[in-house]
Amino acid sequence: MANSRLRPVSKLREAGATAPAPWLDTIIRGDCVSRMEALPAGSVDAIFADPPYNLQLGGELHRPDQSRVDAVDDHWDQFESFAAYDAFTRAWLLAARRVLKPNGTLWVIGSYHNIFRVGAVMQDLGFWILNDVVWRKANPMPNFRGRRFQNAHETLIWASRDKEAKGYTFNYESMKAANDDLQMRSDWLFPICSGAERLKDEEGNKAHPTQKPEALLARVILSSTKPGDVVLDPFFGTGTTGAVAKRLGRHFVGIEREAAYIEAAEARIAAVEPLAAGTLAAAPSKRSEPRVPFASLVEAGLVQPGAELTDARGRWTAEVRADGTVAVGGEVASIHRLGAKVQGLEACNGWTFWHLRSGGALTLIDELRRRVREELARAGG
Amino acid sequence: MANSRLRPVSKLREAGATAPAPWLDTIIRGDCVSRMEALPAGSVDAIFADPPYNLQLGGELHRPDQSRVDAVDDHWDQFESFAAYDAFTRAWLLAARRVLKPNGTLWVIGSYHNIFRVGAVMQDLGFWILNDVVWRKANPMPNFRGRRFQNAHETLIWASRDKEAKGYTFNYESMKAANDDLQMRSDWLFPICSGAERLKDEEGNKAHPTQKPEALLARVILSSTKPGDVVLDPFFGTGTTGAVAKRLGRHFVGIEREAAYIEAAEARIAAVEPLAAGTLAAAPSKRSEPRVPFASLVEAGLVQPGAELTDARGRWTAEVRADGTVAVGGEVASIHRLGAKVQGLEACNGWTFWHLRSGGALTLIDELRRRVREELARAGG
DNA sequence: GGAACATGTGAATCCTGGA
DNA sequence: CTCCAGGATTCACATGTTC
Repeated sequence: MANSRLRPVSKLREAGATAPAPWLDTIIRGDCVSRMEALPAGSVDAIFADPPYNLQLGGELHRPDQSRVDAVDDHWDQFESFAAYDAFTRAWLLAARRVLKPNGTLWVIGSYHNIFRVGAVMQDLGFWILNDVVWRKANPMPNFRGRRFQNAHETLIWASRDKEAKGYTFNYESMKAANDDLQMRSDWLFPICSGAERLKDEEGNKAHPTQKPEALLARVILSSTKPGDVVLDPFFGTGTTGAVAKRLGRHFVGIEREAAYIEAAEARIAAVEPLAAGTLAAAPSKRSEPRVPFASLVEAGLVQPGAELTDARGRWTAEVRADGTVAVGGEVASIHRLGAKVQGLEACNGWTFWHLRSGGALTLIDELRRRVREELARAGG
Repeated sequence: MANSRLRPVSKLREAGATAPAPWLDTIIRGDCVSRMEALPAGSVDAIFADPPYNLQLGGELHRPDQSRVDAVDDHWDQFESFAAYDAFTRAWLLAARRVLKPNGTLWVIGSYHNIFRVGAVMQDLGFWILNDVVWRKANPMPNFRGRRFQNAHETLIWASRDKEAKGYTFNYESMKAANDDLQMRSDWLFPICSGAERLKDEEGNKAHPTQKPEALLARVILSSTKPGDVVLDPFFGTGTTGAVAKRLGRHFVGIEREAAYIEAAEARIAAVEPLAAGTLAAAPSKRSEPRVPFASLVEAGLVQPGAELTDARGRWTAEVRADGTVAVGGEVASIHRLGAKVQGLEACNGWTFWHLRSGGALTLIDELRRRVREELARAGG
């Protein structure tokens, strides 16, 4: 069955964990609102949503009750359709918010036809925008009439569930390391999905009108999820989110109404080979390294009580005490507080400020901390 | 008086036309809603609006060197709630719509804090969005805490008064000519306003916290207005819109509440020399080689996660990871850091150090980057 | 005089774990 | 929950100072 065929990353779960939910790594057929409502609350780590862009393009739009909104173009009905689109947006965003973990994040992609309405509703519902991100298309369709600028980008909104949610995943170091050691910006350049990547039906026509490039999804998933996380896509289409999630060692859940899209997505995802687990973990960050109190350096004998610490230029000197505090004049405090104090600053990272004089050379105490951490890693694994 | 001093382009009006309105090329002091309501309906060709962004900043923010970021905490950017901001937005957009000519267009600039709400209200009021345009900042402020993507762009919305308005001005040919004979795209690259262009007060502090670059306004005005047109700015600030409009042979009308901003704007605009009528062509757009993250090579499939990179002599080998970092032994870092590490150097250009082994041959990854750039080159700077 | 170095700054919704 | 404190975090320019 599709379920077992499409569950490639379940082996990533820890031994002894409970059985994975049956909906993991599957495509659920139906309306995304009711289907999300049927999932457990707080059960997914991230959501990527590519909702219908709007009715003005003649695309289909359904109200939450599944009735179809008629295409309209006069003024009153235009308001009607905006209101209907807002109601639809509100309904799926509410359901998405419920199924998201407290520290989960939501991505939505759209164009100027719909993204402003989506963003406003997101804010109204309590989502907290972290970034808006621009997908700059390397090869956008030209504007044929010459009456506007070439529409060369789409907009993504990245948001946490609440303003207060500070524990969301952002793989800052991965993004920075991959970008020539510069912070990843909010404007991303990718080609549109074409060529061999673009799914075709039997007649050679594109299987889905708005298939997104896998590179875009890869950036999204690599930046804001961890291996083994669950990524939900309520507008699954032909399954780009699922294919990329599987390749990157994440679980996926897809919701889609159209049987033809589901069929194409299942075949596509089944053909995806997950990457080896070793190539997947996010780049290490200092934040995730174990805490080492300065006292540990004293206890380990790397720094003797009574030793002198100085800053790089030797402008200030502090004396190390047996309990891991340091002293300047009568002042006794932590390496951080005292570093701030002598410089007249609010804060200071003592690890990267103070040096130990040994012989003629200065050794940054952060280097000594690194050695302690190496010892700890050898001992504890 | 300021009125006559600031009316430099009145000579552009056709011979035999009635006397120019007294508010042309002046700055009107007061609240923009009531002041726009006092202007004749259908009297301006274009509106550029840079409304308060409603930033909702929390506490203070410090750079890694502990210096304090000078935040926009002005009273005019404070709103009670999203509802209050929406009411404000609705009020000024309604007044703007009334004063706009039937074929006039409106530009609004904002960030993710406010632009979604503004765009939704614009659609609700009947404005018809022609494009959203992204101002990519060449030198944006970094994200200092490493918790989000660098916020490197702002968004502009360009809209006609009605869906039915087909006669709006869009200088397609001059935009195309300014862009190496390619259609002007919806993503524009400009530096932020700094250096000599940035207005300072007597003490040398910035005169306005959010002064926009003249190059941005020039692109806006050159693309969507004709010489002699009237450009209204309801949030005039220190008058960038007025200065650029005057220089480009357009009339302006500014509305501003703060006397200090008006004073600075009047002096600034008085010093502007209008360009000769024949020279009002669009400035060429800047182009530069796009930065290609190493991750893009992985995302593009040119380098597979798990692939091995070696230096030219095959002395060291590194494994490519899915997020665009590379690993040697337990060490995970960027191509540059790891290249430096294995050689025992301070720094290393990973692009010209690492090679991909494919078959028996070695390919420098810089060559792969060149291929990606060729693909992306059509995108422009 | 010019190169090298030091300092300042920009629309910013910018930390986290333990007691 | 709050409070407290450890300690992690920046890019492109412009301007000023030193050698």
